[in-house]
Amino acid sequence: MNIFDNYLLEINDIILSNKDILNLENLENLNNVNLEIPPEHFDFDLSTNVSLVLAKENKINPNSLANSIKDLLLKKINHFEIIEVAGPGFLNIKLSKEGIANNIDDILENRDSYGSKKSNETYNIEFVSANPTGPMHVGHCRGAIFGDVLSNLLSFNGNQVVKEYYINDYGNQIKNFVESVYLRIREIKFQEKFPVKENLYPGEYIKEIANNIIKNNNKIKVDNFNNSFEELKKLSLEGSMSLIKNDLKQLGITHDIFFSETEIVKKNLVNKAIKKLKNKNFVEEGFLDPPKGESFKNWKKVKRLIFKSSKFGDDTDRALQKNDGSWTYFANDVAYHSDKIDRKFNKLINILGADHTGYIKRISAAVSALSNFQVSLNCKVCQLVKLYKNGKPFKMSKRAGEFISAQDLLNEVNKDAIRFMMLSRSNDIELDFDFEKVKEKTKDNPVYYVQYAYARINSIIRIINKNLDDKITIDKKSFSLNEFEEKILRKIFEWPKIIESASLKYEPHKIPFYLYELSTLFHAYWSKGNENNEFRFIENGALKREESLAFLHLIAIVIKNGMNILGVSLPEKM
RNA sequence: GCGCCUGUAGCUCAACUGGAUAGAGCGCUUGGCUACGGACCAGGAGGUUCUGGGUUCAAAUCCUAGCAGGCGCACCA
Repeated sequence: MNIFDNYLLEINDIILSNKDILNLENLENLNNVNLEIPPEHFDFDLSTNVSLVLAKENKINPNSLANSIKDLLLKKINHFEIIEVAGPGFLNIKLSKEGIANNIDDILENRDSYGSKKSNETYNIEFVSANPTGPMHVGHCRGAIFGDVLSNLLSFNGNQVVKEYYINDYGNQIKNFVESVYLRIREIKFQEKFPVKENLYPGEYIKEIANNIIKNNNKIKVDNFNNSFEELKKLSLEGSMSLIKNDLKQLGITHDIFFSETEIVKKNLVNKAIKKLKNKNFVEEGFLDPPKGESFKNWKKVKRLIFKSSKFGDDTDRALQKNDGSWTYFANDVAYHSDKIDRKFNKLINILGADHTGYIKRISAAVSALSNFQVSLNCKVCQLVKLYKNGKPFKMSKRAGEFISAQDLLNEVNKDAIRFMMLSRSNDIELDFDFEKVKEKTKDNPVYYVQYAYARINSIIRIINKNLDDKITIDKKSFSLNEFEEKILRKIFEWPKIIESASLKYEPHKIPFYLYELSTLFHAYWSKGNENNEFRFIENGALKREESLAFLHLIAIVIKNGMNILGVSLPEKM
């Protein structure tokens, strides 16, 4: 259900079947034709560039073509009442009363699915994937919320979406992490001082994990690190993952699958994946050049397995083995993505932090190579979150053990405000996040502004003893709209467009912007009622006009659909 | 040195992915409430869309050469 798609289809059909009358020979660019909302000052419902597009390739004057098309459309589409040719050849269209009524009915009929566009892809979205060496920090929250909302958005359109978390529970960092827990346990048990050592994790949460391990495993031995490593690793990872999962839960985020890197190694998936690439001649033994830029003291020229990612647009080929012959992180990740491909997703999406930008080309290359370009991997990068408190910058430093955790944030700000705020910027730009501002309950804080609009609608519905779940229809003959309602209705017709472009480019930030604008129109309408009785919805506890009930429903439907996708709650009273 | 991202009003950002007179919020400024919920609204001022060149009916958007800022450039994860 999409007002634009429906009418555009009709327009295209009419053009096609009347190409002779219109003197058109070339119609190849018909799919470049679009139907949109015209700029506000034109006061029209729809606008199309059809004559501009077709005039060009047929080398005729766009204005005269526009006039011919105008006559044709007025004759053939009875929902189109007035059409005006404007500017270089745009067609601005006003819908008839019947046309408007039909579209309103469609929305009231479709409700929860209004705005969705049927699509049937299978998506795998990997997001968060924070290292399991400690709780989430604020930077992770952005990617976490982005991934969650993108998943909601794609599900809203009917796609199959699997949300996945890749646990990097392998390698040196985990060893250091487990050792840190080990030493904290010894500290607690034997009052040994926790050493100051470069690679250890000094954070307070390590003590928490250590304490929990002691509490639940009174037989655990900590005499020798190597001997107790495996058991301690398991327990420590459980400890840190439960911290992370708890953070995610409080942010309203769930994953369908937690995929362990250790499992990949254990199941020998790396060998399998590398063999696949070898068979295609994309892997060979060889030498890499030393890295440019900084100098690396540990770099050695050693013969090793190399993935020829430069054949797929990467800047250089990439190592699959370390000096000692063991697999690199990248090799494990190739295996992981090979597994995703085997699980038959046709679209893969990874949500990454800005510090992983340099990794995109090589992993995309791997997916292209493994799938013969059949599966697309799209990496969305979330730029940094810059924290402020009362205008003063807040610094994070995980190494020093003094980072602002997701928990710190959640202690001060509620989930709804965090989610809305984190999405109120395009993922491509840095986000300034001020603790104090997000706590404000004013229009400076857009989430309350939108919620407030919804609460106001509910207060009317309460007064007249109705329910937003009630099925309603409008009287197509008698209904009429005032200027405010016309404006709001056009905004509501725009909703499917927002969803379409947000899901096409994976840009969920369009939704908060849109909801804010819709709320603005509603608040303006409401305030007019305070000035002028004529514009009030109710009088003496009863509805003044039947159509205003439909109106309140329309707005509520769109706000609700939008906030559901954002995962932000909508209180009926505030 | 190389790659990715960004550059739009004093500040923070939009702009339906090539459309018409580039829009919001904050800030500044002038007004409006004892309420259908003021957690709100209306008006005003504010622009060489970083710079130069190109593509076309049409460029903030595409191409190209620069400039400025951010992130990254491993056999770490």
